Amino acid sequence: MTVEVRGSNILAALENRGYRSTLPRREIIENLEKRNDGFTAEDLVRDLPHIGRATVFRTIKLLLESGIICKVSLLNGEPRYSLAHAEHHHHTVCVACGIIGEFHAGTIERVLRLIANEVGGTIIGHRLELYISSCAKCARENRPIPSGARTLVS
Amino acid sequence: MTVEVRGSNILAALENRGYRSTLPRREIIENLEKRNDGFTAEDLVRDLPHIGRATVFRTIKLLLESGIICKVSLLNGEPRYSLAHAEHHHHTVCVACGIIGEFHAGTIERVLRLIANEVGGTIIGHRLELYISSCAKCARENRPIPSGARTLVS
DNA sequence: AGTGCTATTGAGACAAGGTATCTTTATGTC
DNA sequence: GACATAAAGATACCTTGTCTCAATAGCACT
Repeated sequence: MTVEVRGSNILAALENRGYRSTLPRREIIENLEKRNDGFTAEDLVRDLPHIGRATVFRTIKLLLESGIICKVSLLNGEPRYSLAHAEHHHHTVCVACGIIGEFHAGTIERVLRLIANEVGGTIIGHRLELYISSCAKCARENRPIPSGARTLVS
Repeated sequence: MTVEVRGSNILAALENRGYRSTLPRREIIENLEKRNDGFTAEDLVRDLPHIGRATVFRTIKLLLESGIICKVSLLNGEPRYSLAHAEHHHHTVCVACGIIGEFHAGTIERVLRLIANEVGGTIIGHRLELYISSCAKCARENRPIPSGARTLVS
C-alpha cells in the first residue's frame, strides 16, 4: 500500500466529492495552480491543446461548484477565474492590469445581514467586487489608469 | 412655439448628452419604461421586431453609459437590465422569480472606503449584488426556493 | 420647405464564452 | 482482467454581443 504524500489537495477535494481522478483533470488543476493571476478558460485551452475545449469548461464548472475557484467579472463584464484561497471572501480587480486579489471583511457580512432585514426575503448569497486602479504592482511599474474605466459600476 | 410637456425624461437625458431623438430609440425607451422587472436584451428584440438587433444593443449600451439602466448578473451569471431609479444603489436579485430590486446603504460605502485603505490602490468602483429568495412577491405566491441556487456566490 | 452634413439604422457576418450531443475511452471496483 | 459507468473528445449549437458597410433619417441652417 502506497500513500500519495505530495500532490494536489484540490484533486483530493474532487475525489472526496466522488469525482474520478483523470489525467485531463490533473493537468488542468496543475496548470491553474501555477497561476497567481486571474485566468480565462481560453488560457487553459491554449495551454493544454491536447485537452478538449468542452473538458476544460466542464472541469472549470466542477471546480466552481466545489468552491475551489471563483468566477470574477472585470469592469467590462469579461469573466476571469481565480483560485480561491480563503473560505469566504470578496475580490478586488485591478482595472489597469487585471490582477485579482482577495479580501475578507466581517463588517460587510454584518452590514449585509442588516440590509437583508430591511429588504425582506431570505438572503442566499452576494457578489461583491471592488474595482481598483494602481494596485501594488501597477504602482511599482507606474502603469496609468486606463481611460474608459468608468462604465457600469453599479 | 410648442412645449413638449408629457414625454420621457429619459429621452431628454439622451438629447442633453448630444444624442439624436430617433424613432427606434423612442420606442425602446417607451418599451422598457413599461417594465418593472429586470429584462433581457432579447426581450426588447422580441417585443420590437421591426427594430434591428444591433440597434437594440446599441441603445442599451447608450442607456447604460448614461446611467439610465443598470446591468445586473443573476446568480448563474445571466445578464439582466433594470431601470435605474436612484442615483447610486445596489441590487437585490430574487433567485426564485428573478425580480430585481434596488437598495442604498451608506454604511456599505463607508465600509468599502475603509477596505480600500487596507487593500491599497485607488478604488474606482464596485459591484454588489444581493441574492435573495422569497421576495415579497414570491412569499405571497408561495414559490419555492429553486434547487441549485447555491452556485458561485463569491 | 429644401439642402446638406453626419449620426444612426438595418442586415448580416463575426466573436467570445459556454453548453449539448453522441461516440469512444479510461477509471475504479469486484 | 472484466464490467459498469463516469468522463473525454469532437463538433455542432446557443447566447450575448460587436463590427462593417451601405442606406436612411435627424437636425441645423437658409
